[in-house]
Amino acid sequence: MTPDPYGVRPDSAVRRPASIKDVAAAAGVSPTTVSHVLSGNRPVNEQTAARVRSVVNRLGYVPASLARSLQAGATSVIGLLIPDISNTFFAELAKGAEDAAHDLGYGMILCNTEFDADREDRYLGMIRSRFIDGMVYASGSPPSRRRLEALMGKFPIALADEEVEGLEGALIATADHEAGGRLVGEHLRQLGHRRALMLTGPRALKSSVARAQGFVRAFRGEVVERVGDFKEASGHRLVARLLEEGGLPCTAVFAANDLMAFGALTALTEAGLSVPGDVSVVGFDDIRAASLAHPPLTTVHQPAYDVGRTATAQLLQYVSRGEVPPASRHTLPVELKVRGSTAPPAR
Amino acid sequence: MTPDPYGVRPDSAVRRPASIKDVAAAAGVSPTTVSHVLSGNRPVNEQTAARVRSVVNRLGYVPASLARSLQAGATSVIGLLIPDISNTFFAELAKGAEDAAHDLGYGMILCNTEFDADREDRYLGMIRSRFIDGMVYASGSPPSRRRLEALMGKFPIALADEEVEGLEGALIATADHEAGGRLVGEHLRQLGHRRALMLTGPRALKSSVARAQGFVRAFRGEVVERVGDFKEASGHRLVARLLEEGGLPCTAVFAANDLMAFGALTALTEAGLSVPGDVSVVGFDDIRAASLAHPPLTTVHQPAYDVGRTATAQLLQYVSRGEVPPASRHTLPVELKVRGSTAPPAR
DNA sequence: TTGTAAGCGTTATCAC
DNA sequence: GTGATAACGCTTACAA
Repeated sequence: MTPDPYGVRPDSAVRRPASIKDVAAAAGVSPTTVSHVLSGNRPVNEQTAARVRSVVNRLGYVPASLARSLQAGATSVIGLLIPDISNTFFAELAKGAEDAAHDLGYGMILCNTEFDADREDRYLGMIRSRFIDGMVYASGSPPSRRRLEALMGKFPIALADEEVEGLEGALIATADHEAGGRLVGEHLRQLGHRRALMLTGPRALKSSVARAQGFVRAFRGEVVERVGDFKEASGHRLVARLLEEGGLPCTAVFAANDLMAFGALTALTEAGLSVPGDVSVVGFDDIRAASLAHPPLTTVHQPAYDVGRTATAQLLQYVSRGEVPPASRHTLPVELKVRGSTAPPAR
Repeated sequence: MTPDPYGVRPDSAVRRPASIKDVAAAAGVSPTTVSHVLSGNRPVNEQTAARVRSVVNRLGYVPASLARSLQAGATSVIGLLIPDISNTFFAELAKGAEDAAHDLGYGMILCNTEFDADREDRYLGMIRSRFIDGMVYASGSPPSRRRLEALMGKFPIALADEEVEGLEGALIATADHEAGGRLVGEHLRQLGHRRALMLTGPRALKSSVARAQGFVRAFRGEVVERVGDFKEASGHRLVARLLEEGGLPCTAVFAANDLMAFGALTALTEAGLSVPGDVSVVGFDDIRAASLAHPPLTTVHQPAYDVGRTATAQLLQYVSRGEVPPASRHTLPVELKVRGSTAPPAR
């Protein structure tokens, strides 16, 4: 077999995938023309174009997006940084983000941090090394402000779900946590409750504080607060402890998320109390299990999908023009889902 | 201000991020040396190295990973193709995949298809355009064999969770669906059940068929089969129809996934039947809601995380060496979780 | 110990 | 309507 001076063989015996040069050589045109046939960026003689296309098919040529990106100075890929994709809230958020990215022809790298700072650092590094064009940041915990500070304003970042203290000048999409708390307060008040136990999330989270504030404001009754950590176990522990210490000081429990509400529910049931007969319970988030539980949980529906979608769409609006997004806030409405876990207080 | 012949300014007024040339010029060395200082690929004089490092810091230089990838011929990014990230099964699988990718320094693009063929095509295109080094494929529905065929064997792909008919020569990690069905069959038989209703998934899915086969084989009683689609509504519909048509022909229901089991549960409750008093119900998957439901659902725990992790780790083992993975099967063990929805049949 | 130059595979600019 | 050539920003022979 004679050597192949151009490194091009027509059959599939070639290991290296065909490049634009291979196509050009085989079609007897320049790489420039091949490029334009494929991109339509300038008119090409129909005969030439047809010939090029046929070679493209024969060689199975697909442009290397890497080279394209290098030339373009952008990758059409963004990152989504979240703490835990197996948490349904973040999964919904991710779905919204992915949809928005897909709509604009962007890919999305899943940056699951497991609350690990090193891991978060590594992923944020992708933006510095310009492998991604931007980042949707939903850390879900009091975020590492220092790390973000270095990036925001210089790189395209959008905050989703959770604000970052001290980073007011940001693009952010979040649910209306305060209104959610208020809806619960009004609901319980209307049912006739006057004394409630509020299980909050970590104090460092603005969303957590907002939920509690909205609730206290609208409930206008006596509220005992206990600080949890958004995990089922903490809801269980806090309620169980109060029961041991001489009974619940209230007729209703508002947990700042569904997981803690489930923990509370279990603790109450274990103590022989019935829900909502003896105590009403309300959650926040409306995760899938909420409607499936027994009794079905009254809770605040968070538009997780929309939060992800909005943050991403906003981010891309600027990224696609090569701009760093300005400060801008999008507060999304929440909805109270009244189910079986709330009722008027026992007399 | 005098013009800057190298296009380099020490302050942050420069728009364009610093390149390796900028660093080299500012440090008075060649780009080669800068490269080697950073990569450690060849010894560099300590003084020179220190000078380079200081310039790197001052300019905030971060190597463009794009250029690096182009040169290396690989991106250190893979794709994970799934139908629906908001489904907890795939979210868990994604978590496992992400963990495995992260461990080996790979990034992962989330390819959420929503069962949409065009979307799947677009994402598979990333592998042809070599933007990703490989793909973990978990389509969750009878996959588009023709599309995959064109890729498998030529590109690095691993199948997760679901086999693809006709593509036996693949790298695949899957749960032991057949054993899961068997465990349920044995469990119900031991409880004393002799007549069961089996709600299967789509016939085209091998996993679905395997679950049913395992069950029928181990149950050794009378089994009525109805075909569903893995959605809650179909479980509800199938059971409700049988109830209307004159009652259930059985004392136990085995649904091929938890969602359908919940649908069945609801239909039974609506008809005034108690679970497990009148009818036992078993699911498959062990999604989060399973243990939270009332009654807690007896179900088969699928190692979704491990499926994702295993498939990805296997894929990367070959990808990282630039090889296309060989045919190889990894069957992961499942576990029966006996909860409150099963009991001996009423006499 | 260091530098020069040739790639990697595109697209943009400019010229014909 | 088409083509040379120079970028994009890096790594790596090959040379000194």
